[in-house]
Amino acid sequence: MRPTCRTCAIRPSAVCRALPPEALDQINRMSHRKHLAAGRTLFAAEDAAHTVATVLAGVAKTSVTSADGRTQIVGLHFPGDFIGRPHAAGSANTVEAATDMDVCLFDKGRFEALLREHEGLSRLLIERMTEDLDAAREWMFLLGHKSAEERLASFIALCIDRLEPRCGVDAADQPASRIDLPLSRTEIGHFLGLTIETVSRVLRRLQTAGVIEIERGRGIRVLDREALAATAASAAD
Amino acid sequence: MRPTCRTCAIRPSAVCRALPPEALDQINRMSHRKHLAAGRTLFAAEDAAHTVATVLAGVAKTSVTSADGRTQIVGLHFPGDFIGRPHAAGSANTVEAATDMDVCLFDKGRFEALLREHEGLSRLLIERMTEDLDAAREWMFLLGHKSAEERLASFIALCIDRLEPRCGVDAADQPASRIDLPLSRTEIGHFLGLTIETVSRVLRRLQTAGVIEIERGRGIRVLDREALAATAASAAD
DNA sequence: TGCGCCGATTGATCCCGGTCAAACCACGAG
DNA sequence: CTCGTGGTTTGACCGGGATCAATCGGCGCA
Repeated sequence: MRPTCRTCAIRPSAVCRALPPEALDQINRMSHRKHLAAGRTLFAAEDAAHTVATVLAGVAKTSVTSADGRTQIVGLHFPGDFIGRPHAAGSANTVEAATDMDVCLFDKGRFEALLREHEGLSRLLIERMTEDLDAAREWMFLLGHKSAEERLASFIALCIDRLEPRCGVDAADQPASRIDLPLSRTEIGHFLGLTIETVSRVLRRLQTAGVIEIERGRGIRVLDREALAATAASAAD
Repeated sequence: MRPTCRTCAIRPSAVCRALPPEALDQINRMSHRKHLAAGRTLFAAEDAAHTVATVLAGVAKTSVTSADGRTQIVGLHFPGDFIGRPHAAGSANTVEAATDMDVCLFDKGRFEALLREHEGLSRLLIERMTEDLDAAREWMFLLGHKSAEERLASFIALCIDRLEPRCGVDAADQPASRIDLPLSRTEIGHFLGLTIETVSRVLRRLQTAGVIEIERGRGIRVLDREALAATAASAAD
């Protein structure tokens, strides 16, 4: 059976939750799901101009690349996150799948119509954009002032926070948790403003310190949450 | 005569322009203007919780400071800009006047009511937040990858762009333009992720290169717009 | 089983910008 | 006029992370 908005697992955490139940069939008809393999482009340069999306599974990245090839990842998008620029033109930034992912796509014009009809959706979108802005600003602090070690710890803490399967219990004091990092070493470098070599070295250093354990590939296990948080801190918040 | 929304000079560039003329008296009654001396706090830590504002004149800065004293300026707010977090809690960031300034204050709850009544205001706010997010992301690129020289050039270009008095003509090919930088050397350092010493040295270097001319205090004159743009680039956009 | 490829790791060296320290320069108060 | 103060400039030195370069390791493929 084709999945619908009524059965959508991430709706409670997506902007769609602002829509009344009776509108679900309507938005179900105007949206469609799509699977993207890691590395595929979600929005190419200018054509965020006519689509918006919600992340169902996997992780996307938004990046800025300069004429001379330098790249900065300026945002990660986790399940439940909204991606798109309603009421705005497309930007030069590109959005790509960092991992294999599923997205739910809307025509931008129709989504804007929904915004007009449902004040609650506007409200929720504004909330989400405020969160995005806060995240961007926290990252500005990281890029402007944190050391390589603090950056890696912050990144891992972020990933744990957004990706670790929640088992109902407050996860703060679970002994160890493991996830797959959603980015390659190169991408981590692009996100943290570091080179791939530094990323590699610092991860090793954190492992030697007993804070994390690096598995083959992208797997990582956090052995000491407190030490990780302490390293990440410098209390950016 | 007390200035009113009807005669407000910056209304065409503020979010208020989304409101119909017949609502002007209403918002005039629910807003009030305030003068702030440079350095004064507009929103202290948590109490962006109950006020929002529009910048009438001068420049404000939003900054993040960590427990150990490191500071990052994460946003500048120029005349016409909107400041505040409707539909969201206050943040740990503080907003202060970088220069002497005038602001127009609204109670947050009342502003949220306006958002509910006027769909166009929501729309314009969303546009503004998109711009803020774009600006933050451009700055992330700057902080992550640009050299000290590129950073200073980008900053000066930004200030020129937002502060230079526009005389109707397209200013791109005016020979030289002068402005007062809205930030002290220390603040520039905090905005660019550099130390005050580096800021000073690089400004000197740009002057020696004939790109700018530094006046006493905060005054600065751009002698070669193209060279400035070229130095700033690395084409972050 | 061997080869080629690509990302990750590790090492050696370099350099930009940070750090420490010392003037310098108005400006205001006594 | 002198002193103090706060922001700025300049110099000497240092170090974290970039750069350059070599090696490794898993995986697909012949």
